[in-house]
Amino acid sequence: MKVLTKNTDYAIRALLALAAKKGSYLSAKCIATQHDIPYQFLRRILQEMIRHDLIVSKEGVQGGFMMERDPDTISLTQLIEIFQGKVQVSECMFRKQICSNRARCVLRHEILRIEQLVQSEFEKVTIGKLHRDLEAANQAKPQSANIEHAVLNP
Amino acid sequence: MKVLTKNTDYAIRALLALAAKKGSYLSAKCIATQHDIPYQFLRRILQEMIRHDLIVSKEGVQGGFMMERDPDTISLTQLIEIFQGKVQVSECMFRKQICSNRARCVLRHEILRIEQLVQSEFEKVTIGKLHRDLEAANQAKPQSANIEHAVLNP
DNA sequence: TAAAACTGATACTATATTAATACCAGTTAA
DNA sequence: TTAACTGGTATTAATATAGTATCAGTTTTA
Repeated sequence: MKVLTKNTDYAIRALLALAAKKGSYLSAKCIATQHDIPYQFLRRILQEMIRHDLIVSKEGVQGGFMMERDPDTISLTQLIEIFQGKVQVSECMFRKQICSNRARCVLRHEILRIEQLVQSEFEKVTIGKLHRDLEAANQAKPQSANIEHAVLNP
Repeated sequence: MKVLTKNTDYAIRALLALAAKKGSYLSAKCIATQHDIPYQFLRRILQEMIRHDLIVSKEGVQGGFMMERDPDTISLTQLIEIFQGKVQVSECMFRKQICSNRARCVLRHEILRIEQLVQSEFEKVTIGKLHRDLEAANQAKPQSANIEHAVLNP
């Protein structure tokens, strides 16, 4: 059971890259190269994020993508919803004709509870938080930090 | 993002049916018909559960499947793991060559935390619990309860 | 003792989702 | 005006999920 698919994964990486260079434009090519993400795949992901107003872009030479929003307003919940659809359990266990009142489905009830718990946890994990954690990790271990730093802030 | 796939879903339904008839054998055909599960698909699921010692079987006429274990010892965590694989987040965000020490991956760290939370919640949801909840629901609403009862205990 | 009702095991097909690629049109800076 | 970009979209490949089919063997029962 995979929690994050590739596109969500790549989206997070790209956003972290943009958060690290906040205020300036980073090209898709640059992000793809630095983070080892398939270029065309990344471009579609970036466009999807533009459609959802997570980032902005500038066309032409010296163009690229930029993060305008406060990174703390971008959560994993949002990203998962965009790239993997709303978290859903399964159809009602006891089929419509038997259990027409879905609320009574016992399993559904249990899972909805867990679902909400997960949602609220993912909600807390924002790009801003991840970015700060990453910075902190880099501070802590300087030598490999340099490598990470070089990659994230090329 | 689907939490439960069909086979996990069907497995749960089958186990609830077996829990309701604990101590006697129920044939795959019977379970399939009553719960609207594709017969051959269900058979594979039942066999998988035998391999994992969740249920036992008896061959031949009057044979079928039976639950020997305490239904409270069968959790959603187990079922999900059997049919959907271990819950895993994604590969390390920052690739092996960059972040050789996986523990330092910030996202991974966050997600592992959530992962454990989810695991422990799913762990609490056992077939025994679902079965009791179902019984209780049937008590509460007798008329549709009859239908459900008829299906679960044909 | 043979037929019917079962499971064991496995090979196969269909469908959906995920992942990745390719291409063309348009924009902008140097 | 050309090179470095994004916008948009069509296409293919790979993988996971869902469902079907078949044959062999076991057990009850008539």
